[in-house]
Amino acid sequence: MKVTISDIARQAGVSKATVSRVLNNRTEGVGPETRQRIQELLRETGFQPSGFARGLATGKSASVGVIIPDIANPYYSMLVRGAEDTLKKAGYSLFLCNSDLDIKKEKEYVSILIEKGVDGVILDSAESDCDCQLELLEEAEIPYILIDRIIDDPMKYAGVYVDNLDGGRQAAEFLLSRPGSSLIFINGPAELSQSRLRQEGVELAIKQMGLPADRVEILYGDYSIESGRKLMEDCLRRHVLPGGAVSFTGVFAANDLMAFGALRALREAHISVPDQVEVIGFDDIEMAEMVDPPLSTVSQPAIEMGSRSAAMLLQMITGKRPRPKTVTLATRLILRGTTRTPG
Amino acid sequence: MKVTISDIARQAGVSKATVSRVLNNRTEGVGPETRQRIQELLRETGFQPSGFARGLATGKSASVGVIIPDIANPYYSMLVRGAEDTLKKAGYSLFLCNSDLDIKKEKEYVSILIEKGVDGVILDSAESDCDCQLELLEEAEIPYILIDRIIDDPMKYAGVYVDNLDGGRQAAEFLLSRPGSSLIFINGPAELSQSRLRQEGVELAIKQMGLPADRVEILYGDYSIESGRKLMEDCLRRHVLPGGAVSFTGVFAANDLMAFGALRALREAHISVPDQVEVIGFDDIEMAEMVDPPLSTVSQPAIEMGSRSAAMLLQMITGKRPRPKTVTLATRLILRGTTRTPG
DNA sequence: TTGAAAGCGCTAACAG
DNA sequence: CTGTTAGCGCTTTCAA
Repeated sequence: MKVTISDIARQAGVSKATVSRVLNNRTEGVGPETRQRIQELLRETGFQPSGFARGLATGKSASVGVIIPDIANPYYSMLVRGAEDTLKKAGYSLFLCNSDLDIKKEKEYVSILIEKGVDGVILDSAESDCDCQLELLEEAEIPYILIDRIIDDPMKYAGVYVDNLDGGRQAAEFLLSRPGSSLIFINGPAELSQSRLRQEGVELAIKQMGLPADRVEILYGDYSIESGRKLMEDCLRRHVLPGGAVSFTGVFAANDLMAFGALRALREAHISVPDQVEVIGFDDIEMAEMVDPPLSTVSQPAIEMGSRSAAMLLQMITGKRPRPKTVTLATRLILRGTTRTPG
Repeated sequence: MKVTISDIARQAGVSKATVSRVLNNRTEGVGPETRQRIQELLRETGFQPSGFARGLATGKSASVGVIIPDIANPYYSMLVRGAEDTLKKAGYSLFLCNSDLDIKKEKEYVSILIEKGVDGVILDSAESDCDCQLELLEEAEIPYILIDRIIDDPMKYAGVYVDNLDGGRQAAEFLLSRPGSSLIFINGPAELSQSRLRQEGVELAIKQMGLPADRVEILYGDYSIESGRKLMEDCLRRHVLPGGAVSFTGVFAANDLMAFGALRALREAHISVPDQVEVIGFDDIEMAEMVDPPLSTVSQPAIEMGSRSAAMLLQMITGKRPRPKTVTLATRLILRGTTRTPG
């Protein structure tokens, strides 16, 4: 913040305009030796252009905002990592915002990001009646990508999605394929379209298999380890029969963290996994593979979601804003130690 | 980015200066009814001030940079979360930078952050011969906080530290207190002062207990789950005796992730934890408690480190830059299922 | 190939 | 209590 473009200009005996040209690598408009001289000066003086000034003049900031529920959740960490890597490659920086799934915080962050002059935002959004955050973005004409959150008209928004419905279906189908099986589904927050879709998947499996609807009990958690544990503890209170037997055979949790919590509760109740109860999570975070028994889960390509959304956003920022596009990535059931071998 | 302070001024029939005054909540210098009128206008028009313009005029950005090795590591996620929360409360935003412990990337990021005009940076730094990132920061006169990285003169830098030496000592002492015990220490990267200190702690324990130095074998990993696993697999190749017995009794890993990896290797080799081998990690990430058996570990208050460093940084930014201060937070050995009961 | 000059939107003296 | 006037550091026509 010390040496400015004017200093360089003066020392080089040229105008600011010329310095600006070499600063921005404009091929035309600067003689080779002039360029050389200026470049040396820039180097020697350790010149750092002011982002403020540049931003004010160009209206661009080379930065984007990423709003997620909570960076402490490994799934989002990976997503953010994916985004950051591809943004960095393109010369963009990343503002990190944790919304805690709170629409108010989210709106606040959008406001702040607009003030900061971000060129775009990636939004793994809370959902609610008001889409006021989006309105702010629209008004400011800032491109944004929605992650895995459907808001009415899917063609109107750009976004990257994961096939939640099919993920839910796969898990439920596996768990319910056992004779005499019944399922506890620990879903995420009921307001999320994500949750709705996974639930639809579960219901689809039931229908396809011709099973009665009461073969599955649905609970709603908040994606934290604690909530998975609590919910499962309650559940066990209701479902453990006098002889120590359990009246359900499978647990499907809407994320791995809640699955871990459920496993913990199961373990403490001395219920054997996968012999008495099979468990499937969702996300496939790194830890899923490391616990004992390793967690079977529906994998969701977090890093790729981050990098894809960043790439799409960059395209919207630099390109002519092609029509909003939507990408849906596949989910895949990964069988590990918390499920028995199929069949 | 549409309606500006001039628009407001014109519509309110006042000067930009006046609008600026109410914008910044200056108590003096604006009549109550003028203020009222302007505030309404601001509301109605949905006015968003330009951070660029403000930054250019004031030299402040209300944003700070946070450079960490990798947000995908839960320890850093928590640290960042702690920092973000306290920064947000103070009205600051956060640029997230992943260095991968690469000094070159780190320096690059520092440069970028300076261009962005950050008011300060929190640096969980790679270490190397060159402290060139710090020089850049000094030159730009941007306050910064070092996290758990000692660079020669501790009084010269502001930082928050964790008592690594004592953490290492506690873990080693526990593991070596068993009769006939010997220890594998999976340390972090050898270049980090963090690693050196933990190693010193281990060595201190040995000395204090009057044990021969060869009771501990030291390996160096990179903090990833994979490296913990690989290292332990190699180790087992060397240390599993013909009868299936193992020639070491304890494993101390410099972070929980590597401990998980080691546990995995141990499990696959059918070595019982904690009966044959006891394991202690470092960090106490949330997952430590959830695995089976729950991981004994040296806890390190990640969230608090983040919030403390943010708070200190804010003080340096707003205050008169009091003499650089150093805070060292305690580590604590938490005994869970991967160790046997003491004694 | 270069330079002059006007601005980007806001703040901050200094006057009135 | 309010307005005037300069900038902050850079980009960008438009001329030369």
